[in-house]
Amino acid sequence: MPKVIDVQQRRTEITEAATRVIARAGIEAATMREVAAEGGWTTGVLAHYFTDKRELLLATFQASLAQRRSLRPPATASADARLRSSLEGALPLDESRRRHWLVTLASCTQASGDAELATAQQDAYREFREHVGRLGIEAGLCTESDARPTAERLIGLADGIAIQALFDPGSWPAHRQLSTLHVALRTALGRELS
Amino acid sequence: MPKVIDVQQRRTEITEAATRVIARAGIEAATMREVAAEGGWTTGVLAHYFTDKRELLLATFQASLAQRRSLRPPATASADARLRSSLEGALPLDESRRRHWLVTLASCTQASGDAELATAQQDAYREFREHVGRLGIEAGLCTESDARPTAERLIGLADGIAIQALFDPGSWPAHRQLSTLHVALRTALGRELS
Amino acid sequence: MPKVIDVQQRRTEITEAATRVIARAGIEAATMREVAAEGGWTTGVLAHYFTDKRELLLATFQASLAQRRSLRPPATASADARLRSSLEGALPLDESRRRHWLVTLASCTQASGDAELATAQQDAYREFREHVGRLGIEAGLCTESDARPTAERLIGLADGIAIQALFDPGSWPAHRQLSTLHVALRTALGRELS
Amino acid sequence: MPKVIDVQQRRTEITEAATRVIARAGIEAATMREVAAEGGWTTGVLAHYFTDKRELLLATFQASLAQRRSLRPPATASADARLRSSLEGALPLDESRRRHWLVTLASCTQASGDAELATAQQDAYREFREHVGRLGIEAGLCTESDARPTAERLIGLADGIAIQALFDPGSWPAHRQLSTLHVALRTALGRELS
DNA sequence: TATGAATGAGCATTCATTCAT
DNA sequence: AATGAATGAATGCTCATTCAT
Repeated sequence: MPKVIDVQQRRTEITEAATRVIARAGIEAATMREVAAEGGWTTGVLAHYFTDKRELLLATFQASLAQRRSLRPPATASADARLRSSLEGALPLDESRRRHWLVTLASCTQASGDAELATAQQDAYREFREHVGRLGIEAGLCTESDARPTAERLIGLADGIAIQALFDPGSWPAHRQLSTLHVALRTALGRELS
Repeated sequence: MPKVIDVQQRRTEITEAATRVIARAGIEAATMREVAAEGGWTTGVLAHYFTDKRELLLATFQASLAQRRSLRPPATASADARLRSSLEGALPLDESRRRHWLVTLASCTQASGDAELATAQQDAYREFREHVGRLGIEAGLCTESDARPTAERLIGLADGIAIQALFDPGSWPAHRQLSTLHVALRTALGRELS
Repeated sequence: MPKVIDVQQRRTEITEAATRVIARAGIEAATMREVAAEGGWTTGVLAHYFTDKRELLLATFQASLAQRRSLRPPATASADARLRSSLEGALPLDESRRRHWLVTLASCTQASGDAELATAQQDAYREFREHVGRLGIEAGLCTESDARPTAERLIGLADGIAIQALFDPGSWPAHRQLSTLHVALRTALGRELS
Repeated sequence: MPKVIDVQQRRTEITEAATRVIARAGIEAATMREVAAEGGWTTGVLAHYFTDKRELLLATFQASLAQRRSLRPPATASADARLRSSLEGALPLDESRRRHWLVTLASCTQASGDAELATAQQDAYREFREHVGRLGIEAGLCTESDARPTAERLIGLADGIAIQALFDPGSWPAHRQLSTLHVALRTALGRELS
């Protein structure tokens, strides 16, 4: 019997290597050779876990899109806390989140010519919008009927800061991103998010 | 007598062709061949106007960054009008602006590994921030001392909408982008931008 | 108690799978993967029965060369019948024989650069030539001294039809191959092969 | 203005290099790199003249198929002479003709899985058959109505010798091929081909 | 200025083969 | 005996770039 390998975990290791390469040197540098070297594998290994480069990149993009939804606080926290945490999670506060944001931006350009990727991206965005909308209702910020525009406004506040932080990292250390978000939220909501 | 060619105009035609290719099929598809074909030239032509591919891409990225500042109303308009116009100009309201946004996102990922591009990008962002700050002062929204956070807040409102519109174009026709921006501005500023 | 496997039978199954692949898609398609897939094995299985690809192909070529001699009637039949049967057996009358002919043609090109294969091929041909010569003597068509040119002439008649049938199968259904061979034999021998 | 190249001649040079490689080491050895090296070119050159490997191989196969018809005597010669010359041209009498025969055999196996090649091969065969049929009529060997079976018989005599010569070159120097063909023709036709 | 032939490195991918299990 | 993960050297092909014309 051959060695037993956790296929899903290995796939994750590979997409994380790809994420590091893309964030470090751009999409063009994300060759099969470079991704393999980043993880210390030979190129043949990648072929075991992804049928081709397109599938590897798609999985990498989806992993980065999913990242935004993965650092949520437990459902036992208050609605306010969970909402604030979700929005803060959308900021490039550390190297890991910055990397996933950069990959997400790369995927956005790529999606223009790739219908499957475009759909995956749109679905991820809409799911996040609905998640924020539900938290908005729980937090008493809106009702079912105006959940969507409220979610769009809140996501816009976070994304607007995120983009600026990505364009000019020197001007946007983590604490400025957070304090700017908090001010914007207070202004937009008329109250503090506890 | 040799043919007289407007070098700068030809360079612009080429970067526009590159912009169309990148927006249509992603950075990886932006090969010298493909850009030349997009404009109906042979690849050799590009060599006359750009020393290599890197210079061509850099010029293309800078052209897209500059686009954001290029559609401003005349200085004779009111400060309110000029401010609103600058922020609206940052939205992907039509195909051209959408293309330049996609190129800008691509350049953002690329900039991680290219110091020259990173500097160009950061400079373009800071210049835009200062421009918006000055308009904010003129419009009476802030003073010299809080011009920067005000500009950041205003730019964040526009960019936050722009990003969502790029991720899910189906949800964000031009009129929704504009009305969402106007609502956000009114809330943030406490008054209408006339 | 380990599983008992008839090694020779398994080797034959494998070369038959290789024969089907080569006849279906050409020598280039006859990869270890493809041959294994054709027989429903994993590639590792092939390694147990052939040390490498070259040995597998050599065995496949030899099996096809041997096929020509394998469908002979019992020694109890008349010399005429056995001779006719040997020559008819050299025609691509059915899918199996057509496959082995195609593999044989492939091996012929391959043999140019492979001395071992060239020798095996030449030996198979000479053995067949001697076999046909002996039958010619038995059938009273020649004597020991002119057995070789007689065998060459008879084999030439069959091979000349076979090649045309392989090049243009649509023009050469089995019954045309047989009737053409019979006419040619009658003309060449001056009598019917009963 | 760039260097002017005779495209058709260069294509021919390339297919001839491919022919030498295939005849020397088999179809599998006919890689783009090897063909380029055979002709002293870089691999990139091949890309200028053939869109891909398949097109190069198809052109090579067709060139070999055409070779059989290319060494005909002038129309001023007698019908007998032209017929004999056409049939002799189908024998692997020298290295060049031997190479083209080996390529033709390789193409035959390849044609099983390539409809376009199969058609080209069949067309070449049928054209040759009609050519030989017409010469047979001119030579008074047959009439319009039995031209085809006559041509098939004559081609079969030549191909039957050719195949044996390809399988066992040591037994078949040029003069034996020719004398065997002449004997077979005399027997089949009942007279000498002058 | 413009062409397109040529270069040769680099790409994604497939291959035969090895080997621990 | 059989598996399938891993290797690393091909493969076909595309690329940016150069250069004689």
